[in-house]
Amino acid sequence: MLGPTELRRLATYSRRTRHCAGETLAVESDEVMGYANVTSGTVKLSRVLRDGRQQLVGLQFAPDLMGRLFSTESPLSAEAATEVELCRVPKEVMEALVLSSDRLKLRLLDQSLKDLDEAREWMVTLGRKSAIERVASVLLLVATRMGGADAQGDIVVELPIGRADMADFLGLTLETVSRQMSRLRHEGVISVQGHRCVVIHDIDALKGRTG
Amino acid sequence: MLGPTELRRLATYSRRTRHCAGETLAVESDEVMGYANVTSGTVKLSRVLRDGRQQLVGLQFAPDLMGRLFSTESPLSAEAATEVELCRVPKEVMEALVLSSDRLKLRLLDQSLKDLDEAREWMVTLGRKSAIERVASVLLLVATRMGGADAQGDIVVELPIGRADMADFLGLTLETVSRQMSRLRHEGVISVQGHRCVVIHDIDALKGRTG
DNA sequence: GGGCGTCCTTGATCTCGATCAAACCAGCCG
DNA sequence: CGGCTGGTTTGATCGAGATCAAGGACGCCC
Repeated sequence: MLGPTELRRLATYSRRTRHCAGETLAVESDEVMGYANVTSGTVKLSRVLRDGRQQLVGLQFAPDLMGRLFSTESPLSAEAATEVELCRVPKEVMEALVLSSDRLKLRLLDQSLKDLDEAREWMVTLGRKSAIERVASVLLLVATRMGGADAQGDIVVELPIGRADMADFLGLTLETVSRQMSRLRHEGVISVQGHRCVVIHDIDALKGRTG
Repeated sequence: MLGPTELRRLATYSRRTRHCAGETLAVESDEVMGYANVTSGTVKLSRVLRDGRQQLVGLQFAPDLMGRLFSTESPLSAEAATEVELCRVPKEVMEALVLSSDRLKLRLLDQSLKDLDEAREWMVTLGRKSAIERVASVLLLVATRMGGADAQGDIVVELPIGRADMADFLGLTLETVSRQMSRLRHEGVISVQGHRCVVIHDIDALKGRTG
């Protein structure tokens, strides 16, 4: 992807860091965060209103690239949802590299376009879908990014976030999320093992439920 | 912004077009649309669910740049909200120019980052705000992009979209939008002249109502 | 393995916004 | 000017999801 010169500079200046679930990664201040590649785990991006209402605005899975060039006007915060491994690059290094590397510019453009598509997709979910459609939508999203098949051919996912975060992602309350999960369970679409682990028995039914 | 070579090529291949309110600009198929600079007027970007539910995912004002590089997975449609003037560039020309021009790459990155910020901002509105906060939020958005001051120092805006579109942008029904507009009117925050024209008397009160 | 804290589920009730229905108004054209 | 039409306002009722309140399950640590 990048040329040898860029790779060398990246290798020189980047640092791998490891963070446990719940740790704040403080993206909003570019100074602290710079840029980071998620190399394993899942990161939650969120915004909060003055009175404390919270909205998750994105989930970043490996190998997504996080961070913003040339300052950001919207104060996002980032938190490790699961145990996370990052490959961090200081802001100045990244900006210098970006200015000198075409590849990197395109990679960054590509990532931001992908994030934009996801954000707009989610706007439809938040603006127009019912509670059960929203819950089906997250499950499908997570299954798409993290799901693996088991012996029966069912899709198994370890949810990176709990019910409260699902609620904040979906614009619902955690009680409503829980109720809709139960509903999908009673319908036989999914089953749940120990709160965090979801087995999807009928992926097409789940897709049908996403609206 | 761009060098003389790029400007010449742009001038050669770009075409100015004019569209009346309601006209479909069909962005979803890159072939047809290519890229376009909005030089005057306002464009609505929307997505619809299979059953017809619709969500506006963005408004593009002059001088925003519209369009996507290297294909898009999410089917957006674009429609002229008001009378619109575009400066269109065919997809292949734009892509070739982008590959050869650093300036243009950065301009494109900048636009997509701006769009991303707006989309995420709007996710908070859709996920966590009450009806009146949402209505106050659009009014503020439109006033910020299009508003002008009158003799009394009030801000006057000609709304680019009607109640139905506001509802689709806000994830509400048009009746609810109308009721909240009336509420802001009775509170003396705004007044309305002939459906489309809004006068904002107390911009701070309006900001306070955005949540 | 048992106890405890946290997260999740389920139930009862309330509320905001949706839905259904009817007037109302602005702009337009004859 | 007056009637028509499409968009808007307002009213009455309904319902999905929020809120309030227990109860239950998981998992962790001793």
